[in-house]
Amino acid sequence: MSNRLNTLQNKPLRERVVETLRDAILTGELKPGEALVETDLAAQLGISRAPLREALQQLSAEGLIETIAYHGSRVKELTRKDVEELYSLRTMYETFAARRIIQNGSADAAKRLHDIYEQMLDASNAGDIRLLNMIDRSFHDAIIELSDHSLLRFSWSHVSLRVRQVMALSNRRMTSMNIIAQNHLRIAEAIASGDVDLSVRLLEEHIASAGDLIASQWDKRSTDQTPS
Amino acid sequence: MSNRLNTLQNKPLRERVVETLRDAILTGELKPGEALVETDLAAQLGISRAPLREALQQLSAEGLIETIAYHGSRVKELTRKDVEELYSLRTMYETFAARRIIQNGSADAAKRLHDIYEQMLDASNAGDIRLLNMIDRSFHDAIIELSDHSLLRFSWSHVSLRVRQVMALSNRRMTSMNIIAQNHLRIAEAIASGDVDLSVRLLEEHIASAGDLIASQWDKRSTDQTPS
DNA sequence: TAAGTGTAGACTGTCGACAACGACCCAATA
DNA sequence: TATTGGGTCGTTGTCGACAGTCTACACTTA
Repeated sequence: MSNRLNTLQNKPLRERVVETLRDAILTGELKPGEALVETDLAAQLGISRAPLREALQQLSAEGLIETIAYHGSRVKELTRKDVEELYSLRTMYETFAARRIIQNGSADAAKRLHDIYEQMLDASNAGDIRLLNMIDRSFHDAIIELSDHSLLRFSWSHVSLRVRQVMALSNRRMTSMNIIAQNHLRIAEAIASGDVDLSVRLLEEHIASAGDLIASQWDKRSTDQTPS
Repeated sequence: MSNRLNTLQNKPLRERVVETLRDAILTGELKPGEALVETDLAAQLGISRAPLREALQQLSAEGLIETIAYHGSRVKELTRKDVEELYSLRTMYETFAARRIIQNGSADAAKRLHDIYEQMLDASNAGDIRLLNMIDRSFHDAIIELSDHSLLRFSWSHVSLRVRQVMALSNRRMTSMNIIAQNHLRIAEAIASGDVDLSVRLLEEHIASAGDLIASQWDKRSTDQTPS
């Protein structure tokens, strides 16, 4: 049988709740420090507390919220040190992945990264900053993916989520979109050429500079982006 | 008031269940592939399914069990590739931590590692292999701890748990206990001397060689260590 | 006033029962 | 013989109610 039909999935309530809340946190709709009261949330979502609690636990495991027994949950605070740690760990993950990609030496990997760069260029030319961000994410996801390391992928997912949160909360000033695209081209080419040291250096520069910029402005960012 | 009394903690049921099950998995009492049926487990522990389910979810987040919606949970299988991934990621974490320790350059760190080495030596001389293992764990935990990186600590805890599981399941042949202790001394000294490259190299050798040994024998290990 | 002691209220933790789901078997159908 | 449909059973998902815990604040007592 040809599978032209998408399997229509039947997700447990818990998972849909996770997605809803996660999205709210990642977009900054739910702000760091905000308390999540089970009774209220459950009522708001029109469900019972059981699946909600399970959802909260998962978010807690993902590091997005913080739960203290008998005291409830709240969206985790994001200090400047957290941001620095996040980007330093992220750098480590990506350089590690790049090393593995080069060691495994697949030509597909190089092509895949270059393809994403070209999408990036299109988005940049079209001036679509939202799309550019999405493609940027997929570029870095691809590096992890191509390293063929499932445990790394698992660990990455946590870091990656929180990076998204940081991006949503920081009122960053974008570098020129074309410069961003060019940076990724250089990284893709370095990996394609098999030059470990260069790849690592470019990644470190690329990620660390973004992280430093965000971290340096972290404490003086405006925190009232979504006036309720 | 003098606090001669230990604070008696009041853990939720869920957490005690997590500890019980985690322990069972880490010691190999619950074996990879084994199904965890909620109804049975809850009855066995004499509790309701709600806290048990929450415990299972946490174990799932820790990567110790695998849960498929509507199909239940089972202890995660540990393939040879998993072992290799585990040790490669572990190496990355520890070398990253060592770099940070050296950069931060605290003398306390050096002393702390050396102290642990001396405990190790005592255990080695006493021939207490179980104690030696515990101290070995604390040495590597200390490296992570001393790097002063809470996100790293968080990520480490997952990897560290699964490493323990691997150790429990592998019927490894111990290298001489004294050699192990000596390895750690060299690492501690390299970190103390501030030599990044040497520290990284020693750590990579130390961890990778242990990982390679276990991985190479993984498929032919005996799986009937705890005849029920 | 200050230290300690009882509330009351809001919240989280746990329970038992029921609903929903998926694997399996077996008969009916062509 | 191969496919369909329906039913059963073991299991997971969800619910509403109740028990347990913590905080805050009024209340004693000196």
